[in-house]
Amino acid sequence: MSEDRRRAVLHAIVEGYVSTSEPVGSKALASSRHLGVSPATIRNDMAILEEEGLIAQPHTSAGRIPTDAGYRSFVDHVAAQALQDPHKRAIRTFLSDAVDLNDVVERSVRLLSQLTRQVAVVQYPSLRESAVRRVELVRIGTDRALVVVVSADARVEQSTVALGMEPSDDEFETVARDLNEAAVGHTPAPLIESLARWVSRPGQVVWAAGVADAVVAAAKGGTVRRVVFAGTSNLARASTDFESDAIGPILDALEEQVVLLRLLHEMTGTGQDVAVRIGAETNTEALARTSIVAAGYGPTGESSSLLGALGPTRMDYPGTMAAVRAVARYLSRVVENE
Amino acid sequence: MSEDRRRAVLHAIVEGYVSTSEPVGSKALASSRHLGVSPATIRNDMAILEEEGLIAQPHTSAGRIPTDAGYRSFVDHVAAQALQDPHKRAIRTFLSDAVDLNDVVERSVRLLSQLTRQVAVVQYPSLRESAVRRVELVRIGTDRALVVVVSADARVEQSTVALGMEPSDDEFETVARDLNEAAVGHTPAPLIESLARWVSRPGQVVWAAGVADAVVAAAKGGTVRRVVFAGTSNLARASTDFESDAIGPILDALEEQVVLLRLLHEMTGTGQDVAVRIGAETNTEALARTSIVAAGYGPTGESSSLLGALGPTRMDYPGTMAAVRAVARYLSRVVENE
DNA sequence: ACTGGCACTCGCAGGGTTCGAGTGCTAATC
DNA sequence: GATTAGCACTCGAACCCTGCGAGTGCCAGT
Repeated sequence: MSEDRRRAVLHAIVEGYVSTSEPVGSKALASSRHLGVSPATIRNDMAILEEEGLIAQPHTSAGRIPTDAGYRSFVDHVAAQALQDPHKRAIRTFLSDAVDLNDVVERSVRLLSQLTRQVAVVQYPSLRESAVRRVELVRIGTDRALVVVVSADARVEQSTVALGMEPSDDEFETVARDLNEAAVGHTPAPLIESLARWVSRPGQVVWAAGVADAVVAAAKGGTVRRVVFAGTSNLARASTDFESDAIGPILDALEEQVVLLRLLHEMTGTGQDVAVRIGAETNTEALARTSIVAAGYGPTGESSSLLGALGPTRMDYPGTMAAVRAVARYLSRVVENE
Repeated sequence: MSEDRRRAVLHAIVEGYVSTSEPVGSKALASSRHLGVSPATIRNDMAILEEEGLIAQPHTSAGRIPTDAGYRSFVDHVAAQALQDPHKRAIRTFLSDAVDLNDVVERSVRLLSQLTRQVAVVQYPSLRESAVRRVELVRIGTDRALVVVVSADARVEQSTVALGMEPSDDEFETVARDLNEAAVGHTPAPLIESLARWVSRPGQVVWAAGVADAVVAAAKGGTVRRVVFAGTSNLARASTDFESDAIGPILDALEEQVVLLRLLHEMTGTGQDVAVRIGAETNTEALARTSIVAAGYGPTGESSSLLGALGPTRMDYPGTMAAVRAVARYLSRVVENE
């Protein structure tokens, strides 16, 4: 049965091309790899693989390189790989002495970019619903206020609201006290009702509505889901994989959080632990020649946020997948305890 | 007096090279520019300029390009330029509807990168000393606590501390209440004393010291001074100015906040409104072929933080300086009111 | 002090050639 | 029928050579 060998040939081509970044020919394959067949046989297989659209040759007198479909087939059939021990240790030491959530995310993204030697991307964790612990109302200037919401799970969200008028200091303090009474101890659902009642109290100040909205928004999950990244210099390092003018758009796409968020969002819920998008599968022009390896993380049961690595389609998929999987797992544990 | 003309020649060379990115020759200079002299005269001037180290020729049969010293002389003698009107409007609209401090900084850095078409860098504003308005102590797990300090100027700082033991809930609440009494209303200087007294009270819990330290640190200016940047794709766009492998180190230096912070720090207090570091003046290997244009901003009187643009030495200095100056000015105004 | 003229230098672009890796095909072999 | 050896063929990369022209430095003249 030549089916199996064809797959072996494909895998050998992928691995060879990934490690040397040069098209691989039948002869080199036959000698360096331990497939026990001659170059001619491999050539026949290659012809079939090419017909199936899994490999291509850049020009007539060159070896073959995998197409996006080729990488896809490779990724789908390769066995999950274990992470190297030193890397495991690196993860533990790196993440263990983080001081707060920001620090955890910051460290994770750097760590992941080092392990994968790609651009690492980490989405801020969305924490579960939790009760409001305290609301702090601070006056800014004369007609604006800062709303700080501290939730029971140790999250702090803040935003400013325009009051639309200039209340007296006494009035301001009273409202702040009342607001706390109405808000503290509630999880978002009852909080909304409780604050609605508070706003419609007889004699309530007109600017209460704005403040209440801000509190609810902050309690609900707060600010927009943000994404941080690191290791962009790895793109420059891999410049042989990109036309010289392809790096700019990639950098733009990274800063343009929106694109990334949409893409990561699309990748959730595929069921597997690690999801991979290859080349054109990203559905993003700027990322047509890049691949993304992503995994969900979060408290046990729900993997509510994503993290991943982005690099040229010519990347070490097994290694990257292992690193992403491992960091996601450790990060889940950290978020769990936080 | 040929002194003046020589300077004019230098400026013409700089401007020509910046706009075309090709070495400029005596002939082109004489015809396109309105210096009323012949190419031969210009050549003589060029010979002198070259002797002074202000210009150089990449190879014998090519025109001249400015050296770092040449750019320096140009920058030092060029008059401040006004910002174009559409740009002025852009600044106003862009910054006016920011919702909080994060948003202001985020918008500023994007704006600046668009205006200058360079990489923009903004340091988070350090606000003035102000009194502690409230300290929130939230328990995390059993043996850690989150410390949130809200200051009178509407800043929120947080950090976590390990308690080293597991106090009872009652004890925890009591300490939290006492801590507030001891801390609220104090600016950093008296705060330190007040908390020291608090820590050494008879019967005080042992973990009070750790908490007090965290509060002081938060009140003092809080977390480390951070730097955000945007527009890195402009580096790729300007790839003609860099050897292909020079972009990686630059990206690294940007992510490596430390380097940037040191550099920006060195640039403060030069007296002028806009400071410029050209090429090797950055004292940073990775940035040897880049220039930085920076300006301080902050509440009136003190310009406590910095922002700037970073790009290839071959950049439009007058335009960049104007944009940096303008954004710094507007941002100062915003921070003032915040 | 400036200018016109002139000989000189040297990088760059274009064209031609060689070299060799890699292929596809066909006929022989297991 | 699958595999292999052999062979003619293709075509890009590298190299060399050459001519062109931009730009220069210098010198004599104004």
